[in-house]
Amino acid sequence: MPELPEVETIARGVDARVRGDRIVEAWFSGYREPFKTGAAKQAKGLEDKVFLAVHRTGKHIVCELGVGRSSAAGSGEEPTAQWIVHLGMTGRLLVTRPEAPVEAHTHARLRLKSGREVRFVDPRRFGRLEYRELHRAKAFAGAGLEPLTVGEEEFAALFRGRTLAIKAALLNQSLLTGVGNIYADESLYRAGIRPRRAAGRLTRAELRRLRRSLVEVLEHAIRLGGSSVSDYVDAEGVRGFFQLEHNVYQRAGEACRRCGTAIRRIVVGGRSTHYCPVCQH
DNA sequence: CATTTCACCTGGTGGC
DNA sequence: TGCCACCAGGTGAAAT
Repeated sequence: MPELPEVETIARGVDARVRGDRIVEAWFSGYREPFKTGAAKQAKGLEDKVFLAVHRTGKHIVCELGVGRSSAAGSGEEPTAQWIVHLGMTGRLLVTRPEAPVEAHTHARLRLKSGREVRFVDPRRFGRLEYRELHRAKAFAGAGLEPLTVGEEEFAALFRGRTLAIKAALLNQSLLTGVGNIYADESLYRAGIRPRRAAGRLTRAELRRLRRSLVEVLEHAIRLGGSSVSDYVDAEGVRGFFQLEHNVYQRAGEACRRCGTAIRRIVVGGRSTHYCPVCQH
């Protein structure tokens, strides 16, 4: 489901609701070992930990956990563990009242001292949960570079010599982390670049435009709370509004907002791809 | 190695 | 109403 702006929105929402709160009890469905860390081990590790902070890395939500001994919980305490949540296509991380009805496909429930509950719901089960003890493992870091902070030079270097389509390159999480299908299409439209162009053949000017467009599109989407085409709901249960401003994504056959030409849908790297044949070259 | 394809899942939609 | 094909914001393993 969610790409960088949605994950950022969710992480901020969850952070605001759970920071300083203590996990009293953790429950996991046992549908398989869905998680990078086994359910029993994960539950055991999470219980009695305090949420120090929740933030985003790429498309991952990273919860920093500690023992909570500081007088003011969450103020400067060093995390001893991390709970890492990837939402896959349909995952949601909700903070609810405990009496809220438990939805189908709820795979994790963390009961908090405040009485609230954190729930992970994921019908398609593409999501992943991981628990890390920081004295045993390194802190989580995405494989690729963060699109919001990558420099012009580093950005250009990612694509040098590559023959694959620029759209496929944008989706490769080991190059850039956080870009998914919506924002790849939207940023290529904004930059005026066709999705099938070979990544290594883009000119310096095009690479400059692409990086700038990507940052602008992502930041604008974050301001609007992300996109909700079908089932994205943020931590507060409020839907994002960026989908109202999509220029090409899921607009096949509709008029380009700039030139009026019908938006085309093609498949690139196995993913549905949308572009304007006149505005993009 | 780089690149492409496909399996992993459930649910919604639209055609017949 | 039912059945079926196709689609979906992601990834990682297998094939090429």
